[in-house]
Amino acid sequence: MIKQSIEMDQAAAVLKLLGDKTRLTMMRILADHDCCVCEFVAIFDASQPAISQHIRKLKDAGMVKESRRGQWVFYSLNRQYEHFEFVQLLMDALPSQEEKLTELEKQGKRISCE
Amino acid sequence: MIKQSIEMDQAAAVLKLLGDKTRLTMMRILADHDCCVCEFVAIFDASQPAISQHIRKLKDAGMVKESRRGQWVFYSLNRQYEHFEFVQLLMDALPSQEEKLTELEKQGKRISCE
DNA sequence: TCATCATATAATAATTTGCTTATATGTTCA
DNA sequence: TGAACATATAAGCAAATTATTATATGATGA
Repeated sequence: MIKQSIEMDQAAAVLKLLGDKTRLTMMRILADHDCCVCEFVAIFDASQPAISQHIRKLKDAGMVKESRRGQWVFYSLNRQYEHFEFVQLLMDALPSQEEKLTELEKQGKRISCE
Repeated sequence: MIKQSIEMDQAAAVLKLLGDKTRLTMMRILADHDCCVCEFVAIFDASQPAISQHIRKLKDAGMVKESRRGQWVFYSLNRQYEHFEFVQLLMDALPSQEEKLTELEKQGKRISCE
């Protein structure tokens, strides 16, 4: 298994971006499902602009991709991201955030985006 | 292999600390060798207080241990650190910083601490 | 086309970070 | 003991970060 190497400054930049609970959790959720902005807003109980700005940082770095579906904008992991392998390694070390989504569903908020 | 789980907020805190090139490189170096402050100062070409402050953050978090040897203070990874396994995983994904030390040696600066 | 919903962006304010300079602490050795 | 060396700490400042509020953009559907 050849591990693609990452330079220290790039690794530090990745970790800096992920060194925020909201962004880290977003990435962990996206590792399992695409998600739209309004779901993140509900999950994190944060303001819509705050969420939007977190997502933008992830997008600017190339970690996530966006796709509009009608009114909604969905985000997903960008598996072509230069350091995807490194990110993946991290995600694998973190607990699934499945309950966050099931809880949303219980509250009937999941369907707001489907 | 039972992977010890880490909570998201704790993981984010770890990544935040390591999301700095200087601190991340320090940790990667320490993964291979104990190191003293003056060596870090030479390696990073940074001021002594700046280095000292970075180390303190790592120490406050419990990631590194210090041990005084005469005039010098050496630092090493704290393998009892609660999230050592997580840190180790990261370090394994990063390139060795061996050349930083061999370069020091070439400059005759390594011995300043022995 | 207009009202509504979902999202992005801009401006600003509060907080945090990381450096610098100055100084304190602790050790060694003449 | 005092000078020199290694390191830590404190204070102050500039830059970066993150949230808030207000507003713009873009899509939908009556």
